[in-house]
Amino acid sequence: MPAAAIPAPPWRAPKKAPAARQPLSAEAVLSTALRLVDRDGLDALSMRRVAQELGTGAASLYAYFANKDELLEQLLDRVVGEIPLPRADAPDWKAEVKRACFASRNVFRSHRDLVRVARANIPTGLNSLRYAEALLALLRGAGIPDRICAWAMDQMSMVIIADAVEQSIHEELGRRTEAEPYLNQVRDYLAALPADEFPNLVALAPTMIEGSGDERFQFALDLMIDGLATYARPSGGAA
Amino acid sequence: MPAAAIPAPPWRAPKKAPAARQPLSAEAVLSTALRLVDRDGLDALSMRRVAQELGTGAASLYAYFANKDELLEQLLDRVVGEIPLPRADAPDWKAEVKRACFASRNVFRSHRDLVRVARANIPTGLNSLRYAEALLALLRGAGIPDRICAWAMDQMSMVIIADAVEQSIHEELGRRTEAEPYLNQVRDYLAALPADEFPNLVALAPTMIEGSGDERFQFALDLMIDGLATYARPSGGAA
DNA sequence: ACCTGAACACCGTTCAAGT
DNA sequence: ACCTGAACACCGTTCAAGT
Repeated sequence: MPAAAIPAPPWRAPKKAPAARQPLSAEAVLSTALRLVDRDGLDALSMRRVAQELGTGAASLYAYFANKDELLEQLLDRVVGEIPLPRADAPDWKAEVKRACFASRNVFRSHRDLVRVARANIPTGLNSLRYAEALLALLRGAGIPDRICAWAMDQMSMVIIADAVEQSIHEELGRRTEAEPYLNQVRDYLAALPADEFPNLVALAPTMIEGSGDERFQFALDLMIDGLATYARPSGGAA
Repeated sequence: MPAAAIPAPPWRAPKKAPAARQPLSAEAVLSTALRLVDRDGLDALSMRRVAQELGTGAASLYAYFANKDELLEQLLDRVVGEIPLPRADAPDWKAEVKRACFASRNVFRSHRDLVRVARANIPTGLNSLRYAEALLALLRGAGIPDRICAWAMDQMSMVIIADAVEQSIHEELGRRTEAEPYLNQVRDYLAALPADEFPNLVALAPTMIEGSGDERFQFALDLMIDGLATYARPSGGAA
């Protein structure tokens, strides 16, 4: 039995601070950044803080990422990789599209407000490309014309991201103010408007905040997918 | 004729720099801020720069705005005020909704990437409220149920803002790189992907960037409004 | 009472000087 | 050749000290 296998006695253990646990790599940087976002939110993510967490200076990160934007882009792609890919051979394409949309939303929601970095479409990360490829396969398999497929994919990601962003902002807002639930405040504000100038807003104040987030998202998806279905092959199923 | 009315001889005129032309007010701050955004984009807007433009220090702005976010919120509301209100008594509600959506998009587009600040819905500025009121009057007039009206209004602003944000990002990107048009680069990138792993993306590379922004926006709106129409009073016109 | 210069606690990014 | 401390040029916000 080699002596090296014997554990060092604990009382003489940590010679140095346990800072540099990982030898620094793009992977290590991304993991650390994601952990920080999950813990403190996107606004708290700075190059300096990520570096500090890794036991080095901010300048060292620029060996792996050209700038902060590139780091964020790759961070988002990493998260996109957590979304299960839709199956092109699903028996019911509409149900599969809807499932994929909900899955995407759930993944984005599980990483605080990171989704806010998803702005310009047509992302170029590997995971994003794989996802786009799978979705296109599903839509084309349903007999939807190419041009409509491309537009629909854009539309869908727009709706998903917008919904996730809105939700995340409400949550971050609610996290800061521990007073009344945010939506109740909105309702009360609208209800208190002068009824002669804003009759419809006052009348709809309770309705405006009604319906869980899921219901609203469902509504948006149905509007879009049902519209999409008019372009699909009549059968309604994949080949 | 009082002596004070005689203009000072020009050769002894400007004692001080002509900086403080306006006596500083929320209005003056907003005008200046909007001018800066229109000229240099949202990222170039800082409290310090706005103050400098007004010939004072950044601290002075905090007499009129609690913080930068509040300034941005009011700035956006000011721009929303430029959108013509939809008319509730329009003969064809679908056409009127579509016109309103295009008008909103055009106004947002005319102020660089300011639209990026429009994130959480349910804004509370006066102009935003007036717009929401007018849109609700139009939708309810079409016989659409209250709950659907509320959701649809959210959906519409989501689509408009997302489209304007995407467009503005492409434009800001194109402003920085004077190389090939951005969309052409995207197409070439997609076309160059390995065809065995990404057959659909490669096949659709030309289609993906096809269709002007207007066509795509039109498509998104039609999808939504046609879906909305299934909830409306069958007549299709306002009362 | 009002205004604001200077300070505070941060940023992203660069680069010369070290190893 | 690689890494990084320190510097640069900014931020938003606060507040004491002036008028």
